[in-house]
Amino acid sequence: METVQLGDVLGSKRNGGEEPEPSPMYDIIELFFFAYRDFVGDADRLLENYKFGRAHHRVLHFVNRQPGLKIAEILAILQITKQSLGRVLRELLDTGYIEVRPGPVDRRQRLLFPTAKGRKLALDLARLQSKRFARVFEGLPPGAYDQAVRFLLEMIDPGDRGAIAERLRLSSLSPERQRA
Amino acid sequence: METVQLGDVLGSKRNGGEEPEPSPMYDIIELFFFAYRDFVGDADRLLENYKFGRAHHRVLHFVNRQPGLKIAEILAILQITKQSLGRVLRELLDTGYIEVRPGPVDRRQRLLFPTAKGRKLALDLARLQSKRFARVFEGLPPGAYDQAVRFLLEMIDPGDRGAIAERLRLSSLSPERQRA
DNA sequence: TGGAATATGTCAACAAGGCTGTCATATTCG
DNA sequence: CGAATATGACAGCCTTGTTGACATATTCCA
Repeated sequence: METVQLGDVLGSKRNGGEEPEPSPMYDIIELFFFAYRDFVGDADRLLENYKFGRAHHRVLHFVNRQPGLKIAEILAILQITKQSLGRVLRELLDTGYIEVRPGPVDRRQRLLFPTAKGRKLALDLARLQSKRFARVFEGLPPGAYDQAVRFLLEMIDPGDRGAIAERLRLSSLSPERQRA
Repeated sequence: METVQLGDVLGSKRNGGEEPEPSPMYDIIELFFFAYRDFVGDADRLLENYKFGRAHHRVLHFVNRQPGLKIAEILAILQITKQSLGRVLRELLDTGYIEVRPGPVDRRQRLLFPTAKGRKLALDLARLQSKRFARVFEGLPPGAYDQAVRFLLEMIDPGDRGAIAERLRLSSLSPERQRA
């Protein structure tokens, strides 16, 4: 007669000797959804005053972080098409938050720089989001920040993880070295 | 003479005896962005096969998690308008992933239930996202899961946090009790 | 030097998923 | 019975993503 195993829940079929499907991790799935929603909500509210959206924020953020970014580079970071970028970038250029200079070596390239105005807005946005994180880690034990960084890094697709860790100079936190 | 303090970087102005602005936490800001992008990317790819988008996913997910959810309740959870919900809900109804029954006590209400087909798709999606989390915590020390849950919970606006923790029966993980 | 490749811009059309505003219907409540 | 409530539906708009096609300037290579 069939015995139902302890881990065999949620309709996971008996699959010939393989491991039973573990139950979905509903808790952390939903927490991640709500946490991200509130995280971006902070910036959204500030951006309303400027009639900018999230797309503008993302472009301004990365240009501010890496002045001189090339079009191709920001397209790769944001994983959007040049047409999508074009619209928001034009608005950021027209309103004077970002400016363009031709590449010094390859003049086909257009390098993106934040203006003073752009740097200020980017900083205001980053500070706002930092406030949430600061409040979060005040409410958590010491070490929680490093643990969160490692958790988030692990959440990123392995293919992109190296490049992002490098951009952020987080290589010392790579999980291989961390687990020791 | 003025001495520049160690934390006084990034042009934070000296503001008459107040605390200096701490530097923005760029690392974790960007990691959160990339982590969420890859997290939802998993489900996005699966949903393409069904010609559904993220909005359908969210509705199906919460209806599956709380069968009998009322329209007003899912609007509150998702924080969208009934018009926005209407479109995707209609498609989920028409294609037979969700069904509606009148409220047993108040017949104006329409209670939402997943069909068998809906439960299967919701489960497939949740499993896919759980796989990412499972891989993440395999790469991290024991305890990382609980720490991540606490971190994400703290990221949520305090007003919503209680309700969400309760829905997830996470009250035992509330930070007050945790820090002991 | 001239043609191919590259970096970027632009125009058009479309789709998803938000929004507001307005009005209709059924039901419940006082 | 009339007001309040729960919901649906229509219309139109916005942001931000997409594809496809074509233009321009510049660089690279044979």
